[in-house]
Amino acid sequence: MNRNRPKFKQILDAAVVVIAEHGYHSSQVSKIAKQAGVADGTIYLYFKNKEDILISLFQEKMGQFIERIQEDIQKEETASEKLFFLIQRHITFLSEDQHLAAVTQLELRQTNRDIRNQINEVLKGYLQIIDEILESGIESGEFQEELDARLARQMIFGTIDEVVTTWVMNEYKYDITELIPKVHKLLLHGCKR
Amino acid sequence: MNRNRPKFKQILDAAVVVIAEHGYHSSQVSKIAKQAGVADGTIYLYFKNKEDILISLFQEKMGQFIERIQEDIQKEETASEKLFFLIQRHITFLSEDQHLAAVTQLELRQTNRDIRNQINEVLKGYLQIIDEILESGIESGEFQEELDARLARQMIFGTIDEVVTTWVMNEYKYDITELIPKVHKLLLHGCKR
Amino acid sequence: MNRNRPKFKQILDAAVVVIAEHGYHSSQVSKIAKQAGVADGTIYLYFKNKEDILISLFQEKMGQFIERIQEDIQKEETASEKLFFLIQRHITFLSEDQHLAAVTQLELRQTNRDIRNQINEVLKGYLQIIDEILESGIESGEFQEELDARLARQMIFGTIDEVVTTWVMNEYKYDITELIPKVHKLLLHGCKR
Amino acid sequence: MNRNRPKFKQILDAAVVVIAEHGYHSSQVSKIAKQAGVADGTIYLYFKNKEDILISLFQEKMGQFIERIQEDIQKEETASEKLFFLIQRHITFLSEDQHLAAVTQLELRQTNRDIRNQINEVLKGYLQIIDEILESGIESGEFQEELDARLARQMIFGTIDEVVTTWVMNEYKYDITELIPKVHKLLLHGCKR
DNA sequence: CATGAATGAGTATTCATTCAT
DNA sequence: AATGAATGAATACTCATTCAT
Repeated sequence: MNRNRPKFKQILDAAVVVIAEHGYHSSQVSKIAKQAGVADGTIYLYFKNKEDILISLFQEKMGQFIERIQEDIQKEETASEKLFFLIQRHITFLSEDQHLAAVTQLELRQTNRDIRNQINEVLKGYLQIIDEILESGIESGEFQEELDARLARQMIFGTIDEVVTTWVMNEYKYDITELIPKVHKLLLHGCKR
Repeated sequence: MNRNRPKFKQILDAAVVVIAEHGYHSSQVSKIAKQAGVADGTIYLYFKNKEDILISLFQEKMGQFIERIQEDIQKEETASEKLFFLIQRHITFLSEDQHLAAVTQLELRQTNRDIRNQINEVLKGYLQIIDEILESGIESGEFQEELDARLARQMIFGTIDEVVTTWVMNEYKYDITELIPKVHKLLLHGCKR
Repeated sequence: MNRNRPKFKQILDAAVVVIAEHGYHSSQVSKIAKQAGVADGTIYLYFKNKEDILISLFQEKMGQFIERIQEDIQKEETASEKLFFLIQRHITFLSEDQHLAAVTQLELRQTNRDIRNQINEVLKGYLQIIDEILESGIESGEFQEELDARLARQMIFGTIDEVVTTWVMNEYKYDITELIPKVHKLLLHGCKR
Repeated sequence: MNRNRPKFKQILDAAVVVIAEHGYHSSQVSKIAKQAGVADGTIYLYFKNKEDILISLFQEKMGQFIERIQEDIQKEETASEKLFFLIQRHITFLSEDQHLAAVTQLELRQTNRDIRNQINEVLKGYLQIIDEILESGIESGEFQEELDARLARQMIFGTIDEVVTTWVMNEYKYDITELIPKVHKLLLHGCKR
């Protein structure tokens, strides 16, 4: 089950395409295998079961995305800039891969609680970044002192998530990256003094 | 398929309990029928198919909830008060029926796009209420003139939804109604001048 | 279960129409009831079960047809005339009611062995008429002395049945009554000296 | 869906046995699978659905039977001999496999029109053979010049079919092969000058 | 006699997973 | 490592029949 062998990524990429195209419930293992160019049984050399494909998919795609943000966000100075950076990266990342966006915003949610719990584990890293932005903002005086960090975090994540989901459900018919400064302004206004 | 006969509501109530308890994918029609105290076949005298139970469930429970808000919110004067009223009703409504909360926040989303689209139709009424609050606030000068109504709406809905979902995923272990004033303050701050 | 009450015939007529139109397997009791203008439950005041509708249908429609032939055929003198009379009546009767023809030739055969056995009981009367024609023909010297009555009977019935079935399967697109003299000539030729 | 793999024939043979024994409507897929010694799901690797089993059954069993007749009948010289050959082969073939006879004469007819139409496609080859016999007989002067080929074909097929069906419905209680010369004589008499 | 709401037994089909090759 | 044929559990839905009114 080595994650570094080429077929591991090959299967995950196939899964994104198939699920985005046919929806989660019509994405049989055999369909993913065919798209990946491997035999059905080969899937099980790399993944414990079908759910594991989904979880690995999220871990792999979002995990590295989160890691890179964590590194790069250090370079931003003010909390406002950090918030802008987060929103920009998040929206830009998904705008560049509409298949992945459809999978994360719509299809991945059609799963049972177990999978969603594991997905939330991955998301924790992302939520921590938000928390760090909020802390730094409160500390520096940019944000309201009495800001409830947990609520503010839910507002930030909930808003960005809703913005992306709406874009996907509207079938990408407008340029979501144009919304980045507006979302930033809106959320910043909600946090700052 | 008369929605006024007692068994219609009886089956919907049973569906809420069963789905909340076992999750959507483990909620067989026969399980719902048993919980409702009717025969399996009786379900199909009131619902076209299993999906129709879910859609009707949302239409019935959320539909009347939205209608009542639409009426009562007129009594509130300022946009700030209207916003508070909306948040309070939304959170209170779901805090009073944890089964229903689990269904709307988690289980109902484990469905295919067709169902989601029908659910979104019901939600449109709710989003309109938010839009009206925003308009009245902008008009009265309470809110920023340059506020992007669509984005602000997504922020408000996205935040409340995320707050409730987080509460459900944490298994109701804190009193969510205590968050009402905080959520109000946060969102108001994001909108006002 | 009185066969003389008007609803008895009303239901049978409805059954012929519904079965001819939708085929046997799509002819639910409720559909027949609706066509007959009675409640589903009313069917069971006149018929033991669904199979009984079919059997009664055949008994009623074919039974009286056979009886009338039995009476009228006496008037014919020679075996050849009798045979002509039989063929003419059989083909004319079904050509006048295409719905009934579709039911007897196609739909009624899509049933299980029990029903077919009961149908065969009704047919025995018909086969007896054939036997009587054959006997009189052999006796009078019109037909071959060594004719195997059972086989000849199967030939006569099998041929007429096949002729009518072919006509129904070709959707009545030619005038079957024109075939009467030809069929008579063919079968007569097979039997006579 | 390869018709040459051994399980294909294995399943068809099992289907003949099960359907002959229990009747078409009591022959569940699982029953056929069990008889064939395969899992239920395996059926669907070889057949599109349950109906496809029936259609394939007829195509396979009757198709090759018809093909062989087509080849061998060339060796017969006179139309009378060809007719004898056809009757002999037809009756002998079904007399040797009573299960198959029950299926073709009784059970296969308990199906809907779609299946019947597909079965008729297979039968067309058989009817062509009859037509060729009739043509050669008319040409050689053995048969009546004015013979209506379509009617004569219906007589020949209808008679043989009725003879076999009667034998099956009488539960094989007499030796049907003894009827071969009699049927031949009867039908020949009907056709010849 | 007549109704029609309620019943509940019965079954074809899918598809994740395995394992002999 | 890779294959893909074989497995078999699991379930929504229909419709003939009943029976309280």
